[in-house]
Amino acid sequence: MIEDDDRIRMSLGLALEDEGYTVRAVATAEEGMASQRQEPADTVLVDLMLPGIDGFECIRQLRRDGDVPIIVVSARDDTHDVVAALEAGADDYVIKPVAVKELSARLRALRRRARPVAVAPQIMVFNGLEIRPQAGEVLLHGNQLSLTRTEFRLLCELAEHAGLVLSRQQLLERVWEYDYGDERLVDVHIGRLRQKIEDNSATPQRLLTVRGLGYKLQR
Amino acid sequence: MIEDDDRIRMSLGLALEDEGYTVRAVATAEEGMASQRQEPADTVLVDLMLPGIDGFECIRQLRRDGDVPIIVVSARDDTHDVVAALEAGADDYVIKPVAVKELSARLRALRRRARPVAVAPQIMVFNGLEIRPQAGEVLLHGNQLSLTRTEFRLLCELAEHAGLVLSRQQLLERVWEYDYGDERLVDVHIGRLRQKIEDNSATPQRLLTVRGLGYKLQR
DNA sequence: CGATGTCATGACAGTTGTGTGACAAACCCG
DNA sequence: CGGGTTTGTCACACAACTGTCATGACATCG
Repeated sequence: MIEDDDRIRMSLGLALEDEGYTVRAVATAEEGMASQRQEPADTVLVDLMLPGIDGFECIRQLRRDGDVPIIVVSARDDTHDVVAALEAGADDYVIKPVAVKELSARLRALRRRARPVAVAPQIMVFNGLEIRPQAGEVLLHGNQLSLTRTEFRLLCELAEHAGLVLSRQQLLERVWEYDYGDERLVDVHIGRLRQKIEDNSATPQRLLTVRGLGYKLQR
Repeated sequence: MIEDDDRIRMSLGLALEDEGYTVRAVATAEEGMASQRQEPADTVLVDLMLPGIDGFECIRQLRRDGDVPIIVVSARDDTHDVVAALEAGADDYVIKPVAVKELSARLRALRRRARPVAVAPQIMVFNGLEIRPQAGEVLLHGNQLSLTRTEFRLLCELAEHAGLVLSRQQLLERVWEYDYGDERLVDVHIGRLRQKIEDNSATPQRLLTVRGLGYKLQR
């Protein structure tokens, strides 16, 4: 939910949570778009009158980034606004003050229609190494490898940030979901992963150690 | 358009034609449903207060027959009606008198979302395994198999996402419609399904286990 | 050129994940 | 009702995986 009025944001958020929704609420379009990029929501509720980037522009940008369902929740009841918002890419438009039951019903109706998502990076390729997160497959020079779950998740994590160094701590958090723990554990699994994805040359070609910092997957 | 008031039907019909739509207008739910069965429209506009079968029932029946987008155009502005109509299967609800520009924009917004007509995969074939979801038939090397309902649904679910890993949780939700439950249940049914669709070789050829992630049907 | 910190790797024991057969409850269909 | 079928639960066996540790190699620096 992108809504700059604190009172409305709070009360509407709580009301929707009562209806069984999980709500993430922010006050500006900038925050909303960042949040959506970070961790996409199923549906976006957006006000039109926002400080900074306004609702219309926000809708256009959200629409450009993906096809998340968007409902405008606005106090403006002018037909021009409705038309403009829908043209910008919104899916529905309700006028404040809004009955939560109605909003909830419209959310359900919209989600019935929404495409069964289609997020997910399809395939990533790095110098002979092909990763298909969806299919749970990794191919090296076209041959399918059999990775363990941990190896697979570790590789995906590195691949998603290919070229960037990830610290052992970051990897522990993201792959193992440990907040603390022995960082050497990462080393062991990197080693095992290397045996499978490197071509037996003396020095690693793909999965590089950055001494003192962590590991990275070569682009 | 299903609308019993002659004046509104005429004027709204003409106005929409001005907007570029082709309109077929009838006065009763019975006519509307017959017309829709005869020659399906892209979108249905329906009033709630109709003689004979009322709007709610009309929506339910239209929805049962297919997933044509439905917009309610009603003079009733009570939240209960809105919720009831959306729950019955409507996609949007606008209140009379309606601005044609707004209705037109909502029509466009809805049609953006509408599924690109019946996907309905007729027949799927995977390495000697032929699945006909419509007919409820599965053939292995041309011989019809007798699957139980659960096995069939499980297979269809996997087939619809062939090549992609589905977690036990996803399968539980989609095949059993359990939100939680013992994931081992999936294993058992996968085992039973395998006995029927695999060619008795030691390792599965079609229905693969992806350790730690779930199962997938080999493309 | 040692001293020190960092990293790679093989071995191993405990844990986890998966396949399967047995069984009872639920269901279906005359 | 009553038979067969289907379904869900359970327990066990086995293989695969994980995390820990010890050892040694290697880089860096004073």
